Amino acid sequence: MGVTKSEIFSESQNQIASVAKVLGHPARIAILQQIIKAKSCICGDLVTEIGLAQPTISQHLRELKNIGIIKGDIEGTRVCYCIDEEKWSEIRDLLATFFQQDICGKDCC
Amino acid sequence: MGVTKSEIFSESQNQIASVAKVLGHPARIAILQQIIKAKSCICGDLVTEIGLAQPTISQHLRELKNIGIIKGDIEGTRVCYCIDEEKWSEIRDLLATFFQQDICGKDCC
DNA sequence: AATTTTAATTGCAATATTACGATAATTATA
DNA sequence: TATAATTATCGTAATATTGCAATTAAAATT
Repeated sequence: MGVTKSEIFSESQNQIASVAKVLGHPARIAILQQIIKAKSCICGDLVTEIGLAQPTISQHLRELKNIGIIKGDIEGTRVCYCIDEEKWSEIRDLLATFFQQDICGKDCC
Repeated sequence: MGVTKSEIFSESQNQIASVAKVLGHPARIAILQQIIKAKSCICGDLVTEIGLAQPTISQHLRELKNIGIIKGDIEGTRVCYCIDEEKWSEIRDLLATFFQQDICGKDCC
């Protein structure tokens, strides 16, 4: 069917999954790294740096914006994208907490 | 097209993305949590607990096995799934390292 | 050996994702 | 105001993902 049955999972499970899903594409990882590396984070620069078409980059930027990990500031005809530090930390902690689960001795096989 | 242009990204970017992609579905998060919570990690139990059809669970288990985060031990007609502690830590560290990047002052917008 | 139990695989339908050309929208500049 | 520059949106093609019924595979039990 292609449609995820979100309703049978907990809010927390859906939240972790939806964040991970957005991180689950190399272009979006590359965009985040480029935004962090460069002080400038103009959409056009990302297009040049990453090597995907402008509409494709724009689409990935929108998905990153949807989970709030980046924000965009309109500067004339350009848009400056940057990390939302608060959300970045929130997502980092969300994943860290997931992985902090005690798995010792669960290696039963 | 639906096909990711992996060749234009670094190995590290592809690695992070492919791990995140597998974590990017609530059923797979639920499966991991259930395996950790229960000592028993029989496929059939996961079907009952999670409420998706057996082939669907089996498919998600295969994806989790593909990145090595779980392993399956055949016990007669049953299969006992469990966390691969080493790979679990490896993936935890991979994501933690990604999020450790210094973003201070990058909040330029 | 036949049956039962359990999980993997196959095949398929529905939907989602990825990528990009064309176009629209918006602001700056000539 | 017309043009240029930049980014978002629309439309579409190709591929991927999700989910399940039906079937197969393999081991245990009768």
